[in-house]
Amino acid sequence: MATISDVARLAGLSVSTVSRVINNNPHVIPKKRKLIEDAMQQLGYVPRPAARQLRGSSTNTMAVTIPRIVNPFFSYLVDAIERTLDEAGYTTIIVQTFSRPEEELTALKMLRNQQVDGVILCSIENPWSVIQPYLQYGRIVLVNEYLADVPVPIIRANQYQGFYNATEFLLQHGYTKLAYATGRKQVALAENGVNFDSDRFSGFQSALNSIGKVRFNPHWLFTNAHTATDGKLILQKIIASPDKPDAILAGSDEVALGLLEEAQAQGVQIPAQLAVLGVDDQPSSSFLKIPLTTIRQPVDQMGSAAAKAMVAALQDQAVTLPQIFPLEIVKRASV
Amino acid sequence: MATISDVARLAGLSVSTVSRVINNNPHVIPKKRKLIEDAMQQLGYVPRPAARQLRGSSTNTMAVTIPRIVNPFFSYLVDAIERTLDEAGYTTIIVQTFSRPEEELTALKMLRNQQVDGVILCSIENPWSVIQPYLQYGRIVLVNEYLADVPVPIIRANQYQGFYNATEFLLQHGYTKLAYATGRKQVALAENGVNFDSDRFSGFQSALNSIGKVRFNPHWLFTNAHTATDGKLILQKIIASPDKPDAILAGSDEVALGLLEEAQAQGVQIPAQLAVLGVDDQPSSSFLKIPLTTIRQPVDQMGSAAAKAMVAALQDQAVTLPQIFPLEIVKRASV
DNA sequence: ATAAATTTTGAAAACGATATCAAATTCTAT
DNA sequence: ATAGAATTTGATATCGTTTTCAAAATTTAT
Repeated sequence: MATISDVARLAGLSVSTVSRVINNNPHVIPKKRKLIEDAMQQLGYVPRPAARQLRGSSTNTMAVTIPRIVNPFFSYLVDAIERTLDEAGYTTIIVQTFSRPEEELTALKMLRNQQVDGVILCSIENPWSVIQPYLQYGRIVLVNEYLADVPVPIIRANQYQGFYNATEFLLQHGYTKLAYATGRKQVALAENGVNFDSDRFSGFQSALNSIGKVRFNPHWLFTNAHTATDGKLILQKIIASPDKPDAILAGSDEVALGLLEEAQAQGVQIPAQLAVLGVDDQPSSSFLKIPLTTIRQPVDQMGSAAAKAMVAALQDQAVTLPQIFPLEIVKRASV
Repeated sequence: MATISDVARLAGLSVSTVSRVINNNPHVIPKKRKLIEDAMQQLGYVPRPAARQLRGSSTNTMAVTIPRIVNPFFSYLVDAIERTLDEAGYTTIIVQTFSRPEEELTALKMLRNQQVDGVILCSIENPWSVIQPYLQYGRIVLVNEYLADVPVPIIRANQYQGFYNATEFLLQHGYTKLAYATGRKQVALAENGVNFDSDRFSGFQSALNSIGKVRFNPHWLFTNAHTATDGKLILQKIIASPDKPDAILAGSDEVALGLLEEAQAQGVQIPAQLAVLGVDDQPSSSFLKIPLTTIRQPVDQMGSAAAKAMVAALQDQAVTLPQIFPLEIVKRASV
């Protein structure tokens, strides 16, 4: 492996000058610059990131945390983020947290260790009090989820309004016994402000109270629902219960798919016996046996906005204003 | 940030001894080891990867290259790889290549720069002659795709046999005018042995010749097909052409989905007018309006086997034997 | 008790880059 | 032509580890 000294020797100049060329410092005379560039070319020289990092310069690398890459919502989000960062000259590292706080810390530690210039959190697994201290080491941007009153750029969809509208939509269609599924372990208020899922959940509840004048039946809350298999299990539970809901907000198209499949297997009529509302609008959702009514999230826009906010944050000191995108109901046959 | 010297000072010992504790070298007396561990604890000390890398020790990090993370086949493959590597104590870096050779080189350069201990290639974008030199810097494992006669572990599915069987399956069902779609830019022999897509393609052609005694019509070859939108376009081309195929091997469930959707929009009967065969068996494929007949790939097994082969390669010198998994036809309604 | 062998420890030299600061060179003005 | 200013260059310290290699401490053998 060629090092900076090899280049310096071949070019007949000092490492300082070579370093200047690498970092395009203007104080190098064109003739010598050319000499050095040729030498770098000839040796196939590439600066070693470890050495630069150790010396404390920027890494041009960003970490992005997501719960699971196999969730299409997150794979599309990451894809949008990565494409935008790529244009700005940054490399992206994807960190799957599997919803574990420790794994989120792994990403944050990369910030502290100067392995990355910033981290984009697409889900939040730790209380803000543990995330906050890492702000001194670099930039943090929140996408998709959010916390109130934290001094970082936040890009998100209006989950409250979206779920309020979706609930209103269900109520208007005559459903009153609404079930609710979520990937969360529990639905509760976060330590420092309102978080993602309770945002969805409060939009849901608020519409239920103010429009439907109905109280939510806690037996119809299903947590920890991620996959189609989880959806199937939920449907089985619904069938087995004495007091059955007549509609369900499924939390994702994946879970909705399982619900739909199991409903067919069990002879449950959709939407007559149970209306199903997904979230995400995956490519296949329009072409299912029962085309899925779902809430579309503006994932490309959010991803790209998040990446841009990060790049902006890295360049100047100003914190980008919070950006909030609307959710849209895509009406099909499952409601 | 606490450094190794801070720990040494607090423990009243030298950095050498601290380093020995970090790397659990046996030559440290238990009492002092305890002293140092306490100091590390108290300062929240974590060694800086950049410094260790610079010094040339192993990184416990692996790069995995894939064309696009939004392709479910690859997101599941990466997921399986990452889970297995995680158990073995390795961190995974995902590199999207977008099928660009330069991006694949980015991953290979991480090997040379000692940013990673190995790279797992899930697709091959460069000729072996350019990949080969990087073998001197670390381990390389090939998954999903393969090259003949290269000295690295290869984990793959039997694409030739799978596509031979699938073609036989179509022929047995009475289809003779078979079209073929692929994500590749072209279908051709690779520089150094047979590659992935021509493997699929030769299985296809070989069955066509030996069983069907039919010649493939090159007008029915569709390249560069990745998304559902691409599938829709292909169906439109098929409709517009004078000599229409009666079946198509779609290359992926995503493309098949587009084919199916557009067929419905255009009033083309599936499978009566056109049989559609997907690849991947995505979760939603069984529940489409027209349940998709597809070729299932053992993605979890392959991912996990690849990760294990990499870990083994890193530990001893022996190259894992090539592993080849069978493809399975999942019969549903689109054929 | 002493010498030899063994174990445990520490000082200092890497690793490959960047940044400071002073020296050398070139340019400008008289 | 010469002093002074401005520009370009290079020597060297530094970042935080690991790894020699030799010194110090301990154990074992005589």
